Amino acid sequence: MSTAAAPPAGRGRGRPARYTREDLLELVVQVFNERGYEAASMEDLARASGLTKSTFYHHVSSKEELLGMAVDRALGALTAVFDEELAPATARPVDRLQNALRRTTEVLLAELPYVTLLLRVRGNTAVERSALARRRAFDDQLAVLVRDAADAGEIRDDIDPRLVSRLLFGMVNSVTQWYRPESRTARPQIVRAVVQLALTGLGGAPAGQAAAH
Amino acid sequence: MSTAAAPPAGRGRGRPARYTREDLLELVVQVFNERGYEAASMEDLARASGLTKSTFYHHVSSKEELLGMAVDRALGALTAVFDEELAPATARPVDRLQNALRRTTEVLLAELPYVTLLLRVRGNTAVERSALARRRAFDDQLAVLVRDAADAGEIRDDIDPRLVSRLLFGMVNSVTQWYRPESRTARPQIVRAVVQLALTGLGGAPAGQAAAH
DNA sequence: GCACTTACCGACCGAACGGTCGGTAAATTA
DNA sequence: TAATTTACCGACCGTTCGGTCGGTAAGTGC
Repeated sequence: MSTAAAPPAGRGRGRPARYTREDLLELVVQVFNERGYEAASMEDLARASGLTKSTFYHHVSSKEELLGMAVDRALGALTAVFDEELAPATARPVDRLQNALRRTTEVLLAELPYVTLLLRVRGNTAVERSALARRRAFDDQLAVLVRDAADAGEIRDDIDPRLVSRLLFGMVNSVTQWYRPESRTARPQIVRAVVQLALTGLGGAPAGQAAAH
Repeated sequence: MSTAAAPPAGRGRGRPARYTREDLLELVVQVFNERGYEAASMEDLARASGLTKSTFYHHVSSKEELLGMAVDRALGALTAVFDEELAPATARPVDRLQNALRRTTEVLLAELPYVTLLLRVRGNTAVERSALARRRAFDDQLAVLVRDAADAGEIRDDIDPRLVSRLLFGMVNSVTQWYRPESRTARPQIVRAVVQLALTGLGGAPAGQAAAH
């Protein structure tokens, strides 16, 4: 998927481009995550692409556009989790919640740099505020899953569902802060750990039984 | 040069200061967290204090120094968790781990702005890299607690202890991303939720039983 | 060949950055 | 009162920022 020096896909007239926009975005997001969005200068981004700043501007229109493209990709991948079946209404709420935990973790790992950048957005510009709003809507959808499972008596009800949602998906999101693709920790192992810790915590599961207390 | 550098707390001569350094730091850290450290200009920080930029520089020496003071405070409060007894060696490892979860969450809430800033440090400067190193050492101490509990057979052993540590304390740290002091969610409620979710997950505890699987 | 399109670059711009400096006003001590 | 110390400020400095511009080289289609 992530080939560094891809052949320039030679259609079109004029001189062939060194990178596609997607390749460029991947390089750029990496620099954003290493240095931080604000701290990364357009000079840094251009140099990471092997271009001069002015040539770089020939391919992209602004720094903020790059941020927008990156967070759009992250948000698109995340919200797609809800567009999937996600076990529509047939499954028990607790199963839908478990699926959401698993799928969001998988998406986070698959789109790691983009999700990482999204989770660091502060809200200084219009693009960032829009991303924050979309992210909040996504979080709200997740919270509904938790509340449904609590209302159905399928998970513990002694903690505010909103609080449960924030903590569990906060745990999921925290993966961006340490996971590196070249790490030895395999992705399925991480996904399994997240789901198991979320369901049964440190104690582990005795069997498939969700106590309603 | 005649006197020995009038101590800041020591009521010197001259015009009385509007703020103590601690007050100033609190305001500054708030702006750092709102705008992001890199995006916050010294002009912003000064204005938040009701001072001009040049006057502001009369009280602090540099932007980086402010960051250093803030992360020092966060790291000091966090590492103090280990300097406390933390149920020294008398308690079972799982109890020490539970205490660490509870205490780190409490410290995070008590020193919220400083810990928030610490958790966002990237490593662009010497001060930031030093903070990252100290934070890593702290995380390593937490990981040891998890490993000890796993070795003692007091928590599940089907997940890599290091992974468990990252996920659980990632959950703790995620509180910085949504908690606001004026929120209606009381701090003890959050602390309890963190500990309970960590111990027993969504299923909840039937009784005092730490299954060894 | 030529026209056209595109990739590329050096030089540059105004604005904002972190930080400095010379000087003034106010409070304290003597 | 005078001396001293500190808080405070307007003006400024060198650098870097995001972004622009005019022009050139290299491919493609005719």
